[in-house]
Amino acid sequence: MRAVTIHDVAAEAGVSAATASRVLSGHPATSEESRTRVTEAARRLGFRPNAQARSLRTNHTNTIGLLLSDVRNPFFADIAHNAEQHALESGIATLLCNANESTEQQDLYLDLLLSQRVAGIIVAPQGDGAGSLREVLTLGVPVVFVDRTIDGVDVPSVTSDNRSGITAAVAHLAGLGHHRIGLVAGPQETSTGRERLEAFRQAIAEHGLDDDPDLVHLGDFQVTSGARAANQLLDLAQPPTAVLAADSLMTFGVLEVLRERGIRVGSDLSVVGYDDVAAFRWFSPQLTVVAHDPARMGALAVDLIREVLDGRPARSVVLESSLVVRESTGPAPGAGSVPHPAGRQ
Amino acid sequence: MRAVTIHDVAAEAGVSAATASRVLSGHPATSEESRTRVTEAARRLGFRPNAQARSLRTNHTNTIGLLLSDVRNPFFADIAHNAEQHALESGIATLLCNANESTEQQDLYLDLLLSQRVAGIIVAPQGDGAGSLREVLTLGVPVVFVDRTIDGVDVPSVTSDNRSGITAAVAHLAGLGHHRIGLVAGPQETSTGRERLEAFRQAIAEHGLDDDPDLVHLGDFQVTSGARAANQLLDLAQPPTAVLAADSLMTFGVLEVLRERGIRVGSDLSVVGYDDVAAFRWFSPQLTVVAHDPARMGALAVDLIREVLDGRPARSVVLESSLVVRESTGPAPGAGSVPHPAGRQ
DNA sequence: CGGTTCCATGGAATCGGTTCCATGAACTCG
DNA sequence: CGAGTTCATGGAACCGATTCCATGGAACCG
Repeated sequence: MRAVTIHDVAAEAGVSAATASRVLSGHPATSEESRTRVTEAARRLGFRPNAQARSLRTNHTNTIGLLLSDVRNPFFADIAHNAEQHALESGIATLLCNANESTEQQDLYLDLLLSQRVAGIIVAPQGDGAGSLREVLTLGVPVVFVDRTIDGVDVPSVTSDNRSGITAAVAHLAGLGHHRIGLVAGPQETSTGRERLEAFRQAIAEHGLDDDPDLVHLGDFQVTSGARAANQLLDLAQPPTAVLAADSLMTFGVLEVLRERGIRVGSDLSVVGYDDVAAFRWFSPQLTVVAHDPARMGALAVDLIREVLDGRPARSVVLESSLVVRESTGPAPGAGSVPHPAGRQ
Repeated sequence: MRAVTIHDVAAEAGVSAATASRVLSGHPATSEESRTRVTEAARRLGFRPNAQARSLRTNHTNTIGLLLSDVRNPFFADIAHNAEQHALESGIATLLCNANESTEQQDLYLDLLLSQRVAGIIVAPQGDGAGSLREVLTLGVPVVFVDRTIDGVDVPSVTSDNRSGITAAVAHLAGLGHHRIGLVAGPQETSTGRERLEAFRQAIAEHGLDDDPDLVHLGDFQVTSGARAANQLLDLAQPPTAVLAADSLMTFGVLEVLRERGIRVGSDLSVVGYDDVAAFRWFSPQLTVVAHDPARMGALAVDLIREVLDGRPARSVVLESSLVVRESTGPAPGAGSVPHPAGRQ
């Protein structure tokens, strides 16, 4: 079963393949006559240009690679959906690649994307920029970092401001009288993990709160590490009165442990989650979270790729992140009367 | 910046392109000598075969299309992740396509996938099988349906048994003394929506429960339609004592309304959700759900595509679905003492 | 030692588009 | 009316891999 080629269309229209090609790709040097005949013939035969053949000749594809950690994480799912929809608007197809937080699999996928000669790669990078990633950059394939960056690697990126949200969260908790705040930090191999931890440490210092190293646990952005961290925090001789988690999955892990232990969120223990995942809004009590905007990140990443492809100067974007106060944060137990956080000063 | 071609490798190794190609694709007619020289040269130059050129010549690609409704739905995210990982194991790249429950966008994507000459298409189909879908099938591109099917379209598929879960759920609720069970049904344009509704009606009849038409609301598999349905059900003169929703997003919508209205899940109103989404387990009380296995569905869909590609006979798979009883279902209010559902019997 | 077989090899054709270049018809203008 | 210009057109080259086919050297056998 051979597919319809441009030669078939040309024959049907009674013109040469060259003319058929010109008509179908909108080249101006075509007569009204051939335009109608070719268009008609293409429609009749159901002609679909072979993307491989076209790419081979023109040396550019209508495909981009989207290399994320895991689409089962709602944060990345949001990025993926919006990137893909935005790409489709420009007729660009999206190759989905889940690296699963594994540098080996990231390299495997980068190789595959290079073989596919994708027009650009959007990646939430893993590791230190060694391996295939360095090679991709020297090859000149347009790359845009999304969510994360890598130190010393100069690539346009779309990230969230990882500091402001954490700073606001600590200020909010300090205002509620909390002195011992636990942090379930992200892996220090990622820029987001590092920046959020650093912002936390700085905010703790600024507010003069306990900076007990036992209050900080390094997780891996997965549910189980959040649960493990929560257990360790709660088992401390002096447990924290508030907990902050550095991504949505670890937040889920924390909440799971609190439920198992019968600890009431918001009153017994204040919790600040990360990412304004829809599921958090259905949680009871509704979660106070650090919110950012994965949907815009996905769309913007595609924009940046297209700008680089068009030869426009590369730019990076840092999106706002902010604290959304809901019901999971309350006054520190035993802290006495504290002014309402939303009250004056 | 020109990429390394097989001619560069051949020159570096001091052989012809033909020999280089044979070595690199494992053709037996090669000498030990050229094998080492070519392999070495390819490694030195960082040669990556151009997938376009290869596909053009061999007339088959290492790419499949994955055409789903929306990866932000955790059910589809699970399918997407597992399909993609399973495809990667065979060196197959996955094009992600979200149709957003729109037949037009599905057609748009099918056209794009045909242009890309994908080796196969995994699709959770929309609509009645008219439009591009019919054309794709006549063209002979391997297609596998996942999750949903289309009546009268004979295509291998991986689906869940939509009846058994619903049947078990109604039996469970009937055993708890519920007589008025509300259903938030899925759209009747989808096979899953139809089958789940039909199974519900049949189970209601078998158990002799109220089959008041007001107890069934048609939703669209989105959160807001679940919320709308819940409001309408609760506003009935005689509201149901239990509610069953036909997918996870509509389940979320129902839960949202119950929280707003201060209705306690499990005691005031029993709720059975659909899909064993992780978020349901972190919900309090833990949700009783109809569970099936999107992860296996994704992996199996890729297997079926590969079997068709290998010329093996097309087969379809129906996966089990089952009721997982947790805490969101309890005895019907005012139904008197009822034997515990897990008790002897 | 001559003829046959075996086998690695390179040249060239091929896949399906795009694009350079030469051609010839139509048209313009002095 | 002739020279110059414009413009649509088709032939052919090309992109980078694979593969058919012819070739020649080595091995083998009678």
